Amino acid sequence: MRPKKNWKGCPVRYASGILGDPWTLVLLRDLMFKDKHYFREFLLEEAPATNILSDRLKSLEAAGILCRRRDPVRGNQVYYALSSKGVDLCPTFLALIDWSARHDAETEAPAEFLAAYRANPVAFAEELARGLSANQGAD
Amino acid sequence: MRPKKNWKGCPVRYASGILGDPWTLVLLRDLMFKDKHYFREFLLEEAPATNILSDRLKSLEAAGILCRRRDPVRGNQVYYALSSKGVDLCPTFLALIDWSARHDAETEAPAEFLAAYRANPVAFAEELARGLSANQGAD
DNA sequence: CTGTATCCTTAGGGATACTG
DNA sequence: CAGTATCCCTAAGGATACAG
Repeated sequence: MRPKKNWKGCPVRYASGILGDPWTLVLLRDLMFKDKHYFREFLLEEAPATNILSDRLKSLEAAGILCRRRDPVRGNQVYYALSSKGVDLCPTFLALIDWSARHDAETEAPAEFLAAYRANPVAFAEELARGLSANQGAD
Repeated sequence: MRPKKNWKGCPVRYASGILGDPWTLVLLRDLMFKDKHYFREFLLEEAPATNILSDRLKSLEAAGILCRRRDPVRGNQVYYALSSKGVDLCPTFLALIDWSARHDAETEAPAEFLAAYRANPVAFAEELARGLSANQGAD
């Protein structure tokens, strides 16, 4: 079937309101691939100012992409993790990474990573998602 | 293989500089799914001001995502089309659309479209890409 | 038709000090 | 540690007029 053109409410509009922001993309990347979960961790590299970080975390939480909860062990720490809606963005980000690796010389992604993804994108995304979902429950 | 974490220069950074902008996403959507190719067409709906449109078109061309050339028939018209690098963004956008359709109630995407995509994402993306590449040569 | 050029205004970002 | 509050400032966007 050929993709349809000109359908009403083409969904990129919704996504553009959320993902159409550089810091948001970087944050999601950190959550998805760099195993970052704490406010201070997001500030380590490629970091926005604290107010900006705070704002983006709120937006992502409001959009249902992020879960925010207190660390049960250390009560004054807050733990951020992708919600299932956020985990569902894995295929999108993997496709984006694949694209970047192919077209941007500066980009460095491990060859095995790319090879495994390209061999079976769907299975690879599902495995990544499984790992992230398991992570949700951890402290 | 489990995806690696913390690799150097995680590629989302490159992409965020280009795609981390709402208007850019909307423009690419128009090129990819709405068959728009002329300046005036991009101004029809969900349109930025002309200077913004001009700026984004230039950025996308500079990034090698867009080809710009004079319409051979009507010389004063300019024809925009995705380059092969732009066409390569198909899998990313399809994944994004799939995600939006699943998580945003406002989003309306034809059921057959989604079903066909989900049945075989890779083949579907390739077919879409073929159609867009064919379009490149047309006037 | 395809853009520039200009003006204006505001939202948003960086830095930093400070609070629960 | 996890933010909020403030200040400052610039970059970016909308509107519109106009040029090639």
